[in-house]
Amino acid sequence: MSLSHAIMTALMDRQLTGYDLAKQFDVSLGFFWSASHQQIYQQLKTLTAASYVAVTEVAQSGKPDKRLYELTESGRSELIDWVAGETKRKPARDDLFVKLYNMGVVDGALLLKQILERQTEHQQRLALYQRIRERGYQQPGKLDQHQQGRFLALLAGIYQERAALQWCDEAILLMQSSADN
Amino acid sequence: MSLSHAIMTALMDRQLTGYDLAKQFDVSLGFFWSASHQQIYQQLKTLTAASYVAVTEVAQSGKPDKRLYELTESGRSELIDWVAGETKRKPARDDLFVKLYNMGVVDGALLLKQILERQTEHQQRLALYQRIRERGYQQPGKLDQHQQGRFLALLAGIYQERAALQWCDEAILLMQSSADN
DNA sequence: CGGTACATGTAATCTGTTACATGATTCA
DNA sequence: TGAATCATGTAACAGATTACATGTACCG
Repeated sequence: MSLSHAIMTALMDRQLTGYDLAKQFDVSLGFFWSASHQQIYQQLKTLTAASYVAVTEVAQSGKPDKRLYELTESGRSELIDWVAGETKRKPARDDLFVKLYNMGVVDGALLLKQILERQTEHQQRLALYQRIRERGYQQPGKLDQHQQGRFLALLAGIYQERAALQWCDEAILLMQSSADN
Repeated sequence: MSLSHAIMTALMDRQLTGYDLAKQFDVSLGFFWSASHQQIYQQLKTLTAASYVAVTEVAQSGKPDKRLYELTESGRSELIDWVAGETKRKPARDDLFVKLYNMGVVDGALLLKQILERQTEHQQRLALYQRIRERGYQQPGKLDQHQQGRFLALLAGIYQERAALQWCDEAILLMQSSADN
């Protein structure tokens, strides 16, 4: 039940509609936990049934009516228990690494191409993270605790992307040098 | 259908039983894609039905009979198509980062404790990867293509763990310094 | 006598993805 | 007129986790 906790986390700050959540919950939380709108609407139903969230229907003119969700007291305490509980680390499960095991059977150029694509993605993502950092998170020592948490998540993203880019560089170098032979 | 491709990848090299696969497919592939024995047996059934793998029942004395799986020609070509196809990157989905967003609401010490536990896990994992590297993958330029792929996967693991450890250091520093105030 | 290794499964449930479905308003 | 934004859903299927279930042989 972890998407539900991500949703509840987003609802800690403010009330949101399913639509808002679907567009990445919150600009930054979405980087670490995304989900499709279908899944979010289903979870919201489950969470409502469990009374962890409450809905208010809001009629709008010119736009479709919407359902605003907010965290209940029991949702809040459930969330706090979850945060306090153990965190299991699960394997990353990246197709690309599985594909690498097939090098030698499959044309190396095919994999090189995919690594080059990956490299571009990581560069873009890193640039985005760094823009966010510059805008709101200089001087991490002066942030309040709530913002510090967000900063640390962002920092983890930055380190991950940097590591991925380093790896891409090395992989490309090695693959190109052996293709030359 | 990606666990099935991981299974097929392991079967590229040699025939295996479900039991073998369950204990990490192959010492190293398991680091990047693990699965429980239940899931593996189910997938093997599906793969057999699709004729991507073939079974041979092997009677054993003293041990339970076993079923040896091997990749068929059509499985092999399916796998090759998959490798050549696009690789989508999916969000990492790590609970810990979602939990960080609740800093300030939840006692910071709780999260610090979890980060310290993570740090130990990453240290152990990194040490393991480095042992593997020293044993079989010095001089990456001299490896054949097949082994180069494995080396690159391992290297990705090493970079990931290093990045995670760097992050842990920074996070611990920041959290301890603000707890002191 | 108890634990570990070997060996294979079913069933229930939960999570996630893909496809399908609708409908108004605003902007170019 | 057509695309984008706002807004919410159902249904089918695929993938993953947890619980339940069985049985031998070997080592200490």
